[in-house]
Amino acid sequence: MTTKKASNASLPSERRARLVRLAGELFAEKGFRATTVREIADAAGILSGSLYHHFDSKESIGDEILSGFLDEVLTGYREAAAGTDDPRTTIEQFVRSSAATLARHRAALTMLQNDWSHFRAMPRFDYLRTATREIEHLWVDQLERGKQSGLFRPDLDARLTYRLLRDVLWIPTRWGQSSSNGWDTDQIADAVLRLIFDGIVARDSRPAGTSPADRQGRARPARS
Amino acid sequence: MTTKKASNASLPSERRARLVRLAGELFAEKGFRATTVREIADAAGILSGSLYHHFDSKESIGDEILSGFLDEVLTGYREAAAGTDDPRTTIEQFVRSSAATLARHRAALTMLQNDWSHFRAMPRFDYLRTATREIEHLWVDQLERGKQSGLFRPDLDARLTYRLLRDVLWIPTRWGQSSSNGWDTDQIADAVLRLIFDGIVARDSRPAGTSPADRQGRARPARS
Amino acid sequence: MTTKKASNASLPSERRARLVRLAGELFAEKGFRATTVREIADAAGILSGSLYHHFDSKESIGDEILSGFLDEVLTGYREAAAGTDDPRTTIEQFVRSSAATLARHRAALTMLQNDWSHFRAMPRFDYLRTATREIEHLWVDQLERGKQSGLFRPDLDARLTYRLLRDVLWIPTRWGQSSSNGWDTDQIADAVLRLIFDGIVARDSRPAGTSPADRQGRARPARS
Amino acid sequence: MTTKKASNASLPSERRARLVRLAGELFAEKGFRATTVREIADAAGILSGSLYHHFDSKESIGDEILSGFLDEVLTGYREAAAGTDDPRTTIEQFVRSSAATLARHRAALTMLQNDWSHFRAMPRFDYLRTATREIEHLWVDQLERGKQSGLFRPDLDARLTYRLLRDVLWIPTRWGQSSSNGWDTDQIADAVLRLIFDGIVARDSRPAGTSPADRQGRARPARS
DNA sequence: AATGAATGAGCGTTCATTCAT
DNA sequence: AATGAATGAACGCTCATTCAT
Repeated sequence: MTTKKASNASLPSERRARLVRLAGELFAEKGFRATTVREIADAAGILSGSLYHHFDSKESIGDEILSGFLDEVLTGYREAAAGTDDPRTTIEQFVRSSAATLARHRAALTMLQNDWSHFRAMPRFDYLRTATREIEHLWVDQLERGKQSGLFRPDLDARLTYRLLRDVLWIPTRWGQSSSNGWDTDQIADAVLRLIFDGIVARDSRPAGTSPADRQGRARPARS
Repeated sequence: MTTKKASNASLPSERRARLVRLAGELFAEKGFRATTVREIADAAGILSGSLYHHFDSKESIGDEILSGFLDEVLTGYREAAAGTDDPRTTIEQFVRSSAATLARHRAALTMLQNDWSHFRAMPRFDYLRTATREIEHLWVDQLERGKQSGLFRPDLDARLTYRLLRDVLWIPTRWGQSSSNGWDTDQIADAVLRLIFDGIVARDSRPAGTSPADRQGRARPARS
Repeated sequence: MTTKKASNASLPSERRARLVRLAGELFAEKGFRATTVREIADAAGILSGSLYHHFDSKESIGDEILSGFLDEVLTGYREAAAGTDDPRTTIEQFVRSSAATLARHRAALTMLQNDWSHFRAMPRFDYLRTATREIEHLWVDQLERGKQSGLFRPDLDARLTYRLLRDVLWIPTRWGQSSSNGWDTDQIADAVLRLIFDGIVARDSRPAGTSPADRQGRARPARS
Repeated sequence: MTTKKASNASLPSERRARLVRLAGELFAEKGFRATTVREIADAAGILSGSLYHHFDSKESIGDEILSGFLDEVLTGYREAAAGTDDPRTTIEQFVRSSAATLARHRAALTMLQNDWSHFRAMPRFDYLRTATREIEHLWVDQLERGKQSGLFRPDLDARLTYRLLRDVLWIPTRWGQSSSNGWDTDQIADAVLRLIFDGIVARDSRPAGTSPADRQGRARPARS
């Protein structure tokens, strides 16, 4: 992954960083393919040809965004996995780490979902598969250990569950489109955690405070 | 939804139906915008211009796919809501109905997720918003009733939960990309139901057999 | 010109005549190139491919219309020229004959004006030049004779005047587009004759009744 | 006319102006619809796509040509109408002004005649109707005043006459197709004026010098 | 006589990219 | 760093025409 980018990457000249950010916002909204370089240039107030002083192609902007995202996700996950032996704690850390990273990398997520078939066909983006495979392994490992320790239901299909959880995590990030939807990052992480740990069914015997999502009700009591 | 079919849609001459199916497969894989009419024609073994004997535009193929999907989803939901007073049963029906419909309409799902910004801008597709609003209302209604009856956790944010559940349901459908991923429609519905009702945490006090997801372990005991 | 048309012309089977008429109406409105065979077929209530049972090409419909028109015009002019020695009478006959013919052949006129560059390039339509040359010769001949006899102004440029008169004659035909414009064939012929013979300036010394256009004022006294 | 220029029209960078001129020549020859953007590009020695660096559509080239023409015509007519109270002088100015303008805007004329049905259907070109209505009003007004003052024949149908005159004026412009037809702008204006004022009939009682067309027969030495 | 399906060339347009200035 | 002009391939679509049924 750690793709060390082209010659002109050496000077992360603020201008360049701004362009990546601008492009990212557009990619997040409409996807990579559906965003034209002209739209990016328009957003930056320059002509489309001028973009090529900063990047050698539209693809390399995508590359930068995707590799930056995956680097950060993996770093967060590795730390979470190394920090404790308790699967539940680790998974909770996965979720919180993801929620934070995703909020800053909405573009990468949209690209992964919308344009996967596009990137997958290109050798340049082989690292996408490498990285997603490592991520899957980290999750599945925790789920299996949770099953063995009796924490998780023994009938859980670890890979199926991982896929479900990963995508569940991604969901709220996509909602950012309609910016003012009323939920912030923490609320969403809580709701997701509560959902995946305990489901939506009420349960009187649930030990109070064990679930981090208990905060949900307090944080925004007026909602419901 | 008021499915607005193109004039020549009245006679679904098998050839035409085949073209819609073929187009749908491509849309499901790469999205609507990213699929070219030449690709669709190639898949059918004809020239791109020949498509226009059957459809008046690429858009109208998309229209047909999307409206067909939403019609079916809504029909299923309305029946589920009318069939019983028990929110849990209704929601379970929502899930099973969705799983079945989605399996037959993967293209619509991809289009809704990948190309939403494209369709939203077009008056022709106004029904997308109408329909999704009704769907949301049906779900939120059941969730609220479940909360009031004590079935669901009182701290549940019904709209947030609906959004989460809807997208959770959509998740496995998207996996179809790598066709042989080993889970069938029932297994997925079960896993999803179990997840959203009970979460992933083991619980000894859980009454055996109440959850339909109990079948998961039996159906594919060799997996893990 | 008298182009004897293709094999299937042998049976002027009313169906065929109807198609030519229908096509003519469309050509008259929008020109030849701008009218599609599909539009013609639609007007006839059949599919576009079915037209080719009656004509071997769109061009041959145009051919039929144009040659029919020119045949009729030339016949009328030859008769007018042969009927009298008086240039003024002959020219008046040219005008009256043209007005009648043009009213029945609006399509040909539009095609000659709109699509001339299209037909001129095709050997098949060489007769257009032959015919227009003969027509020009007939007019110029009368104008020259009128000059010599002192009837017309001696400073008249016969060819320039012919061109002007020919096109003046064509003008009202083109107005047919907005069908109900309130002037009928006779009125128009009268107005044109009055214009070209006497101009628009009032003249007290003008012998009453010499101009055929005297009828104009009587026919529609309420207009002015 | 409220000329609605495209965004990039603000800088008429010589290249752009050259393209409009080139396109105009083609439109004048074959009409707007019948001219392809590839032909325009070929004439300019560039690729068809490159045109879109300068214009956002073929239509907007047409818009520019048409609105430019109508602006100029109206300006000339308004000046002519404001300059004198004598209808004959005004109409003579109309004719001379038109002849000059038309010579520089042959494309517009061809488009108005060949592609009227095309433009009329488009809201963007609503100004065509507004402008032609004003032009008609300006002419009819002069004709009516000429009738009342006894200058023009009392039986003249002003609207019918206007239509005739307008189209008569347009006629010679269309001949430009075969560029070397031997008459220049002034000759044509004179011939037209002489025709519309006095007709083609010789008349001894005609007051010498009243008609500007008197110059036609002579060598035209005094052309100022 | 007509249909229904298709062809193949060409249309107006878009887009990532290049490059002299 | 950026512009302005251009490229070349591809796009969605149209159209006259063909042909088996």
